Order: sequence, then structure tokens, then C-alpha cells
Amino acid sequence: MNQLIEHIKRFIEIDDAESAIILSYFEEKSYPKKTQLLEEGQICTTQYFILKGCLRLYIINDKGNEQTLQFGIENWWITDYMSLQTQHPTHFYIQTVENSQVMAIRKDALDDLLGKVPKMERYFRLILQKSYAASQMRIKFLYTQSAEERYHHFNSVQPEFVQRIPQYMLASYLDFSAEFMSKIRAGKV
Amino acid sequence: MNQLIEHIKRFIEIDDAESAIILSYFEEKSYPKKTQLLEEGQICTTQYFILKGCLRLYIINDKGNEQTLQFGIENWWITDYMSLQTQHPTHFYIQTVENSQVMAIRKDALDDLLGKVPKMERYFRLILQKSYAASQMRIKFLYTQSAEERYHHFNSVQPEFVQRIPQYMLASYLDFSAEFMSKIRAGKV
DNA sequence: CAAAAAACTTGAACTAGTTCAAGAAAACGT
DNA sequence: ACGTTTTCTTGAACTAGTTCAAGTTTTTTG
Repeated sequence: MNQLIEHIKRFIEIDDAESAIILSYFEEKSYPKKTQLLEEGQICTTQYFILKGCLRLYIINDKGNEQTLQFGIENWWITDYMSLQTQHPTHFYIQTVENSQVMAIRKDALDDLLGKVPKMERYFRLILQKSYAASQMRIKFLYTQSAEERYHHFNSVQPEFVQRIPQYMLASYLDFSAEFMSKIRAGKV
Repeated sequence: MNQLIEHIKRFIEIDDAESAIILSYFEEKSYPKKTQLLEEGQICTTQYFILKGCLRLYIINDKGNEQTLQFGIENWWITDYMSLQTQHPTHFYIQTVENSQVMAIRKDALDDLLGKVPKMERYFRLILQKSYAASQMRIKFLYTQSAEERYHHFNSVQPEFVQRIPQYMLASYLDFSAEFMSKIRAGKV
């Protein structure tokens, strides 16, 4: 069975007919590593469900450095919800970190789908509630832990993921410099 | 008309019968300033829609200082979504910053309501999408702006709100010390 | 309105994390 | 397998923001 349908069934009940309708609104796509799916200044039109691989959402700061704000892996959704919602130009970049496979759905297709299969409102509500809850916790950690604590905490919660991505990307996600990451890892802090 | 119903009507269409059903699941409450609605270690059971006043969600850090993670004012929802979802003990405190009036709905009541009026799934999806979008932007600002920039930015976007709350609470929300806030305001930075 | 409590200010000493620059090690494409 | 690119490391100098302690101002309350 399709991996997205499996994921949806973890949250709501759908039958085969509904599954087929749902899938008809999505496009399955594969992208090589480092493919840009969204760039600053564009209008975000698409939401991605990750089947395989890893994507990230990042910005380029004043000094020209990339700062990763979010990672997405298997069975996570990723998009710039602000630009998607307002249809204003985005401040973000979305890029594949590994060769990746996604199910993509465009904003207008999603609107149609929600009209056809209103149950999906519930699925997305639950997804967003989970994401927002995670985001509240993320802010908690950013506010209370030191750089070193954030690193050790992340490492203990997501050890396999740490192996998958360049350290400098993780450093920027945890909001410290790549050099400082090196020093933490070497125990020189 | 009830302020919550008005707010819901900004997102979905509901008739008078539905409005009445919806309201029957809520309890309208008034709390004086500094009332604790949630404390660390408790299980979060309730979601609040703010009619009047101001609430905040905060933590107490290792040094025993309060750090505000979120403010809520008129027409915003506030709760600890993680504890609400998992029914595990919360890490957070929720407190009224001003004398406040809220519409409170308990987790089980919300589940019933969503069964009775499935349209409300859409309302909450849209609310959560807005909240999550705001949270993505919040993290962007935290990652790219200096303390001083965060203060000036917040001040330019929410000037009236800055007048309503103690500066030390705003300082902790913007993730710097009350003393540093003083220095920014005095232009001594 | 007086007293107490809450909020704000100031300066000096400090520190967690940054920046820069250069070199070393891995990973990758052909 | 070799050269190129990407990623990681190291140390020295620096800085944005913290901490502490004490004093001042503002707000609240009986």
C-alpha cells in the first residue's frame, strides 16, 4: 500500500475508494540530493510528504550563511506554511539533503481534495497539532538549554539521524556555529 | 453575538443551530491577573480561547527564573498542545497576565464537539496552520536577529501590546535578560 | 496616603559562543 | 584511483549578552 495512505490511516479511517481519490491529487516525485524545491522570493505553492530521504527548510542570513530551521524525514510534511497561506514571497529555501522521494500536493489541489474528502481536514488538523506541539517544545529547548546541552539532547533523541546529515547543518539547526560544534564533539568546551 | 462564534465565522460557515451546539461545549470564565491555569507536572486538559485580557505560557528554568515562551491576547488560542495530546505531565505554566475572560473547552468536550460538528475540524486546522506558520517565522527571527533587532522588530509590529505587559516578561519572550532590555531601551548598547 | 511589592535601571566583571584563517580529513565524480 | 569539492578541526582574538548586586522608580494595596 502507498506509504502516504498508510500514514493517513494512522489518524483517520478511509476506504479504498477514498484512498484512490486522495492519491489522485498527489504527484509522486524523486529528486537528487541538493535539489532546490523552494527559493527565497518565490511563492510557495506546494506541500511535501516525504516518502524517503531528507529535506530541509533554511534561510540565508545577513552574513550569507545558511541556517537550517527545519529538517524533514520519512513520514513528515514540510512546507513554508506562511507563504503557502498568504501567497506572499517566501523568506525560505527548501532543499533535498539526500536523494529523496516525496508526494507533492499543490495548494489548489489540496483545497479541492478537502472539498471532496472532508475527513482529510481532520488528518491535517492532527498533523498540524503534532507539528505545533513539537514546535512549542523546540522553543522550550532553545530557551533553556546551552548549545552543548542542545547537542547532547538531540543526539540522544535522534542518534541515527545525526549520522545522516552533515554536522554543520545540524549545528545551524541547533543555533550555533559549525566551529563550536567541532569543539563540543572534541570535548574541548 | 458571542465573540468566539464571530471568530469561527471568519473561517467557516455555521448557522445558529450549530453555534448553539458549539457554545454548549464551552465554559466562559473570568480570572483575575496572575491566576495560574496550568502548572508544571499537571496534565493539561483544557484549551483556552481568549475573549479579553492576556495570558502567557512560560517555564521556570534551572536558575529559577521564569521564561515566557508565548503570549496570548484577544482572539487567540492558548494551551500546551504536547501535554494535551499525550496526556503526559506538562513542563509549562499558563497564567493570566491581566484580568482575563476566556472560553474554556476540555479535551474530551472538544472530541465530542468534533464528532457532533465535523466542520469544526476545518476551523481548528486553519487555526493551527496559522499558529504553526507564525511559529516558523518566530524561529526565523530568533535565528537571524540580534537581541536589539528582535526588540525593535517586536516593538514596530506590536506597539500597543508592548505597553500592556511588564518589560521583563517581554525580555524573556524575546530571549534576553531584563537588564539587557533596560540597556537597549536606554540606548546604551 | 503610606507602606509594601513589583518593575526597572546601572555599571562592573564575566562567559558562552562567534569569527577568522588556515589546515586536515572525508566523500564524491569521472 | 585521482583530483576536486565538501566537510570538519583547531587555536587565538573577540563580542554580544549574562550575572550580580545595589539602588531607583512605579504600581498596587490596605
